[in-house]
Amino acid sequence: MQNSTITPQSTKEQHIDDNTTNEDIALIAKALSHPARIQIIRLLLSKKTCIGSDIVDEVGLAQSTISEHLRILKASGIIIGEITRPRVCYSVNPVRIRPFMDFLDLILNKDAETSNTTSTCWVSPKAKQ
Amino acid sequence: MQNSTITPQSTKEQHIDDNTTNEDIALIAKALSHPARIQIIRLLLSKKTCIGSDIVDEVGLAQSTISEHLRILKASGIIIGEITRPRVCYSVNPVRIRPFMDFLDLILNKDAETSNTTSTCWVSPKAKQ
DNA sequence: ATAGTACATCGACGATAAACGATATAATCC
DNA sequence: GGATTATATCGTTTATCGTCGATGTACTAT
Repeated sequence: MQNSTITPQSTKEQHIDDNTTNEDIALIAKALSHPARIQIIRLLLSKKTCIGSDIVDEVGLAQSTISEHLRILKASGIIIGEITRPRVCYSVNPVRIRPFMDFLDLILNKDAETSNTTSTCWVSPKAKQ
Repeated sequence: MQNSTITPQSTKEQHIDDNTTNEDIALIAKALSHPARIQIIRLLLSKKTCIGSDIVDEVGLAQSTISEHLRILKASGIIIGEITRPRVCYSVNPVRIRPFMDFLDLILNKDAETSNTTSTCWVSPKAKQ
């Protein structure tokens, strides 16, 4: 079932679709918040796909620890594990990154938008008095 | 004050340099890994800048908790706090987001690159035998 | 000088995360 | 069947995170 873009602010193509919740963004960020997991992603990108035991050798942590990192990445949807017993071939799934990228784009675009306005500090009426 | 910021577009086919460490990426991600902090960033983006007490009212957590979240965001460089005693005006600093974006771009670009190749699973010579 | 405002810091606590070794599962090879 | 390989899960320990109330600091206004 597709929603049909009847959002109140209808056509404003600069405004990136902003319906991703704070929790969704934070969950993706949390999956990316460990150096070993970044290393794993970079490894997968460099080889396109890779089995777990090679990741263990490359990263140098215990097999159970790597398995846990892979589980976290898999749970977030950032990577996919294709089972070909007894191996699992992992690869990066860029789809889940998109909404996160869109959020970061908001930050960078806001920068350009702000550069020609005086950036005065907004203060609520309540706090001003 | 026309600052010469690089326009966010047109970074499609240029080769992104990859010298950011896994730790750097993970630290930025960690700063973004909590819903309250995403909410704070969105709030700052919507108002361009904002004082802390208004953030407390908006988010609905204790003042000390918000202060801690602001400290984490400030420590990561994602936001800047301009002190005008007794207030602090917070605003988003997009500069620190850039290397993080570049990393995510690697993921998305790799996707396009992979789409016309057979994504076979890479297996180390050692594991193959 | 006193009171009020805005923010930071401290200490405590429960919850979650990270790491490991040991063990379990499931397929393959001999 | 028994050994090997690849991965997942369990249990435990240690570290970090998130939250709060209480308190401290620094400026402003009366």
